[in-house]
Amino acid sequence: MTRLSREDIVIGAGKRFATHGYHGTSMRDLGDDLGILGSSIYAHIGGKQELLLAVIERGARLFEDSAANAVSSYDESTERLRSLIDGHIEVLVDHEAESRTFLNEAAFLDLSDHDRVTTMRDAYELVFRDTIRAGVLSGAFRSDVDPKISGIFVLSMLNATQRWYHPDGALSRADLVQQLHLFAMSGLT
Amino acid sequence: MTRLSREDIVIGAGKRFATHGYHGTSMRDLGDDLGILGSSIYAHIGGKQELLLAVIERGARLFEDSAANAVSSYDESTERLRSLIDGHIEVLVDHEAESRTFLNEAAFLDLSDHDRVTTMRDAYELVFRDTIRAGVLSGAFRSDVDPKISGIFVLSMLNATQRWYHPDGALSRADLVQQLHLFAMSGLT
DNA sequence: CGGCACCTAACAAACGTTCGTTTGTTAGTA
DNA sequence: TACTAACAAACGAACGTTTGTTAGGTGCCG
Repeated sequence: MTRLSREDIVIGAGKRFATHGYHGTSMRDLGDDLGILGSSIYAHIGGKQELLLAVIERGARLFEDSAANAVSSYDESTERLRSLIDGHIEVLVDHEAESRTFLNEAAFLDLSDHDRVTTMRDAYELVFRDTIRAGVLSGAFRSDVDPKISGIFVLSMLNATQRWYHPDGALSRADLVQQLHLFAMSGLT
Repeated sequence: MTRLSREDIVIGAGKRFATHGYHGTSMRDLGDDLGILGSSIYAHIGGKQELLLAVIERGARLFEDSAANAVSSYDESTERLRSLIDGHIEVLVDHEAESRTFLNEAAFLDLSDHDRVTTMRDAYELVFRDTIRAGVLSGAFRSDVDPKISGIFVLSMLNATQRWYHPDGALSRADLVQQLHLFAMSGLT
């Protein structure tokens, strides 16, 4: 029964947006989840769009940080790719709401915000692509690999994880990462 | 200015649902696209939910038919997988609206319809899994491949295509299929 | 003539949002 | 420790609009 902060609101919104979608969520739904009235949310935030942006920017930053960590921690392409995969899954599993909203609801931002988020997403994908390109140049990966396409393929497998993987199931997170890395590597070497 | 049939309505709805989402589409939006009033749609269909179901069932049937065709046309695992990939991309590209709605909006069906569609989707994924399993048993694929997980990985790459591939771009559909098959095969052999 | 596509008009409910008020909490002062 | 002033969180009612849907009427085509 404690009082809520702006952060509490954004976290609650993320959960709703991730499961019911932006347009499938009303301010009153959100208020119900938080134990307050829908109108009370406006004490914390300017509007529904601002809320969506706040959630998605959180998600974007998580992926951004994960990539920066992989880049600063590993130089060798295979190791860096493994770290990228590991970090991506960590974000997906440990910050399910923000990452799912980032991946699935960004299209509902208004145009200028959508453009900004798309730029952040492109930068993230470029880290994968450049890692693969470096691996090709160093000889760690096959020379006929197309960094752009194979980068998309790897990220496709990673992002789809959100749609089927349940951390409490039989497959541990470490095993999932292992399988992903194995499959990706066999496509690259 | 010709008169519309029920099929025209369903096709129009598919396009809107695919781009704006089910909850992001109003009956009046849909009417605007079709050149009639939102209320006039009710001359063709019982309600919005029925419309969503009609679109998604179309999508489901397209994938179903594609899989049946691959199974009846090829016995050998590698060939059958190639046909499955080819058919999947064909559905995604030639029936963009229905397939995208099927992939992204099924969660907004009411429960019993959602269950039915999920069952159809599971059956489709099982064709991929069984194809891989058969390849493992026949020796066409590596013996340590997990059919379930690698099936999910392959389908992840295929489904994600919808999010980035544009048929009018530099990459031809045949080349895309080629790249997908290549990457999938190297993960399996 | 019958049937079907489409219209106009309207409905109740739900939507995002605003506003003035009440409440709980915090900080400063005596 | 008590009193007070200030602030921010939450309420509750109301707003104008949009929502999905219904009813009854009009005109075209077979």
